[in-house]
Amino acid sequence: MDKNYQPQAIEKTLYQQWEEKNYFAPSGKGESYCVMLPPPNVTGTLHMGHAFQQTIMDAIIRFQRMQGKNTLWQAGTDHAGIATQMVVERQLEAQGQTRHDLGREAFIDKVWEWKEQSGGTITQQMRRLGASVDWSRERFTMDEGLSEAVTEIFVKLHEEGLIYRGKRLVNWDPKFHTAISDLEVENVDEQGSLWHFRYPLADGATTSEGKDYLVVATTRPETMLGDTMVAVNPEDERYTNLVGKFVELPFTGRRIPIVADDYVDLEFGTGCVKITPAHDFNDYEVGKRNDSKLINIFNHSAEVLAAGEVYDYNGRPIEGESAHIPEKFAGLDRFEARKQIVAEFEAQGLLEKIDPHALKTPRAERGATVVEPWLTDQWYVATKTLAETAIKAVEDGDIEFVPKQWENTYFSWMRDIQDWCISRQLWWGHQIPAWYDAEGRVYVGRSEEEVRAKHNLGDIELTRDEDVLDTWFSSGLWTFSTLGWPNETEALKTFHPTDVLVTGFDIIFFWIARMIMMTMHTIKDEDGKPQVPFKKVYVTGLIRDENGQKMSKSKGNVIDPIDLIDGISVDDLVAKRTSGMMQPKLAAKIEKATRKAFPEGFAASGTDALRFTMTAMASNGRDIKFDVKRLEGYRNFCNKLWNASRYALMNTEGQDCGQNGGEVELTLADRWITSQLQRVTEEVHTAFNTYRFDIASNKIYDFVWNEFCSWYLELSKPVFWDDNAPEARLRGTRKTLITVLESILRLAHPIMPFITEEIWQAIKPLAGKSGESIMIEDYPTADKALIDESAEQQITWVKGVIESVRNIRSELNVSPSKELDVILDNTSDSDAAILADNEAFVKQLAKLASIRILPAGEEAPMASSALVGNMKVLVPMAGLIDVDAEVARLNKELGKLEGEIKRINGKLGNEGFVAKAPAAVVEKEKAKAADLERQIGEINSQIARLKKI
RNA sequence: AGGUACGUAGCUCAGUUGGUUAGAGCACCACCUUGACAUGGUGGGGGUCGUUGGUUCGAAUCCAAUCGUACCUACCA
Repeated sequence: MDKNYQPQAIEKTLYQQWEEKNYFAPSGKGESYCVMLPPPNVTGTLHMGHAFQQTIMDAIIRFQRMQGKNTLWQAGTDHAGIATQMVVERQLEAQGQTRHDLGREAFIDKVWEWKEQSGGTITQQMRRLGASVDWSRERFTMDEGLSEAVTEIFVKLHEEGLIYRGKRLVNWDPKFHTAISDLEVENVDEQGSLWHFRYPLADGATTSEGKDYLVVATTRPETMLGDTMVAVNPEDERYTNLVGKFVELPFTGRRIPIVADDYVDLEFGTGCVKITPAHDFNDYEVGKRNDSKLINIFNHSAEVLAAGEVYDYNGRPIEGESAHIPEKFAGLDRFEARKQIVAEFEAQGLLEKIDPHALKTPRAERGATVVEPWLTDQWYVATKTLAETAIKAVEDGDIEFVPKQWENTYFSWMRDIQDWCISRQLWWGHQIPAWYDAEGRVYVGRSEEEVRAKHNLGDIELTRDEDVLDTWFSSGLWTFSTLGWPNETEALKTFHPTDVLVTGFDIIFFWIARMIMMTMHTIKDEDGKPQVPFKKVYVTGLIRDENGQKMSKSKGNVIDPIDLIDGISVDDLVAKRTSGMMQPKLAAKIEKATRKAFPEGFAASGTDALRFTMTAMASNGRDIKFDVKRLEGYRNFCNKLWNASRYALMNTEGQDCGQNGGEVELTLADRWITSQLQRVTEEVHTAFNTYRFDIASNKIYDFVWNEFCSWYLELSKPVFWDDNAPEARLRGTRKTLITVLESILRLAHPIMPFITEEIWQAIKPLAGKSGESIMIEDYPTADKALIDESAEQQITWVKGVIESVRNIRSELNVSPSKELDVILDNTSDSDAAILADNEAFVKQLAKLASIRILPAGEEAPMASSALVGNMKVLVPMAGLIDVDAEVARLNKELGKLEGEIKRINGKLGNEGFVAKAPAAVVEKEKAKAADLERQIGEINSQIARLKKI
């Protein structure tokens, strides 16, 4: 083994070996355990969130696999409809083409080309992370089997009346010309204006103040062309007399009614609201309640129509009716129309005022276009009944969220769920299996043939619906479609319901909730009970940058996990963060921030260190401010483990490690570390089983570094370096050293797969192991019989003596290389016995020339002293210790103890405490007080003695 | 506006059902190139647990209020 740990030298080859040997596939034996990978975007790249979640999934899967479960980690990718289509369209744009130039088929071919070209990136990156997914089962939402599942579900739900088509107001992206779901809309705080317009009253009516107009306020002046009424609150005395009367809607020649509706807030603005049912979700509802028509004034690019289209609330055009739009506005983009319309109001003296106004603008997540509520024909999933089952599953505990509080988020959304708009006006995706005849009648089926046959259509002309389904529709089927549904496969029987889903809270609605609904409706037990897609949902926090900001390309604060693994220079990092930016202006700022935060770039830390950092930070679903310092610390930990292993190897290789019989003598240290190993093993099990990966990591860290390395390895040295040590003792120490190390490796393997495998391969014969790989070895289990409390107590004594001497040495500036003679005073038989057994340990670790017990009758020399229990550890002062320094040291110690006793005496002096606290607690405090008093007494008399000199 | 988290050492974070001297890593100070490791060792300093009340014999922990931060949902004509 190399002197230093070099992850890059080991990781890639180990992964290849695992993959070649097919260790990732289910073993086919044992209880099944399944984790579904949330499918990343096929053309995407790995980001920190993936690294975090995949580390956790891999740790879970490896932990379960090593426990003999038949484990499947199902991998795959998602076609990411709009995102992928956008990328390809942008490429075309660069060549001066649009998708329409190519036509649908050729365009889709292009997308597939792009998928082939860049689709492998993320799966290759997952391999770098060590993800033990079964690649042989990798799926893609657009592949044949999954597409079949999508069609099947669509047809089934349609037959059941749970999928329907309707003309409704949807969130429309006027740039990409597609509907998007309300979840895909981001409401952004923006500064806008509130325009106050005068709408003249018709028929000579006047307000109570005698004005012949009403003032309405709006943030979207352009929509006035589609106004169908003005609403006031029924309680609003200012306007009661006007309800039922009309206003003359400017520019349009329309008279529109004044209606009363609770929706209107008396306090806000003027109390009069213009109602545009075809361009606002609230107005849509108000209009519906008040028998309004709908007037659409925009085309699909949100440009003003030549004449408004009039519909009824069934979505049918009203014969012969259209709404007048002045020619000067026709064809204008909505924002240009806004300017012109405001100008026109002003010109006609109808502009009352313009107030600045803070509002939330609905923007499409991608492209940031302002979303336009628009009246279109779309397909919907009726979610009410699906949601009821899905809610119950969580209420009944069939599905549990970790941490639990996310269940509230889930419930609050599910209990107020809206029908799900599933059609998208895109080309990339699953085309909707619906056909129309010349009269516009719709037929749904698995294929055109099936539709024709089923409805006896003969060979009349049919055209297929051009739209595709929302990507989340196909990912909503993920847990069962990937296992082979609609076929009744063995995999489906074995692995469904799956065990745990690991994902971010940001897709609870998008994905988790929909997956639960779709799955429970589709997959049933033999007795007809709906199957849940997974039993647990482990919700992770978000990985944020060093300032707690979300990482995003546009902010230039993204960290590529691969760069942490391989390292990157600051120049390359800056180049990466500033390339291909939407706003090149920001480049200088990003460069400055990057150079300040990471002046040296990132050192290569290796996958294991990164994974360890991820798990160590994974407490209770909290967001993680990623701290490179933490990563460095865990890289050092890897190095520590590496070097401890080198030490073990140096002392065992080619030697008898007691695996083949032979007498074995176990030292106190051997019994102690073995005992501690059982405890840590138990704790790690509990931590994994309760999804506390941070606890698991920290327990392993602490055991390896602070017990195994700091104490056990040091305690093994006196044995190995003792030329006179009996063979049985050497054999016992070698055996303990190597078996504890081997257990540590297995214990840590789910978190740090590479380093543990590399070391394990080097030491396995010494530990009597012959398996091919650590990843298919058994996970350690705790053996309670090996817990040795007596050894633990004795080690506490040994450590106590050693630490006392070290403290004296350091505080009194005695050189670490100076060998000391130490005397123990006031010893018990037990002290003497422990010393007799462990003298070599104490002498070695405290660097002593000698240690002896003060014989009865012998006067203790002047010495620096410390207490271990009742026993005094004396370091004689002759020639090396200065009295003032020792007095100072003792006073410091005294100060601590006095602070403590004061606190305890305060408690004990409190009648309430003595009377009401549990007796055991009171006793404990009393015992503590007595012990402290004794120590204080000892120290005081020691100080008095010193002062006499 | 409603909701959910969070606020603990200079920094990043732990702290189970109220009872330990409130912990870890990094950073800091001093000493140490000892035969696994300077990506190291030894010793040490550092926190009135956001604030204010309350419940309790006892509060980082429970309750209320308050300030601050983040996110979510809804609304904003």
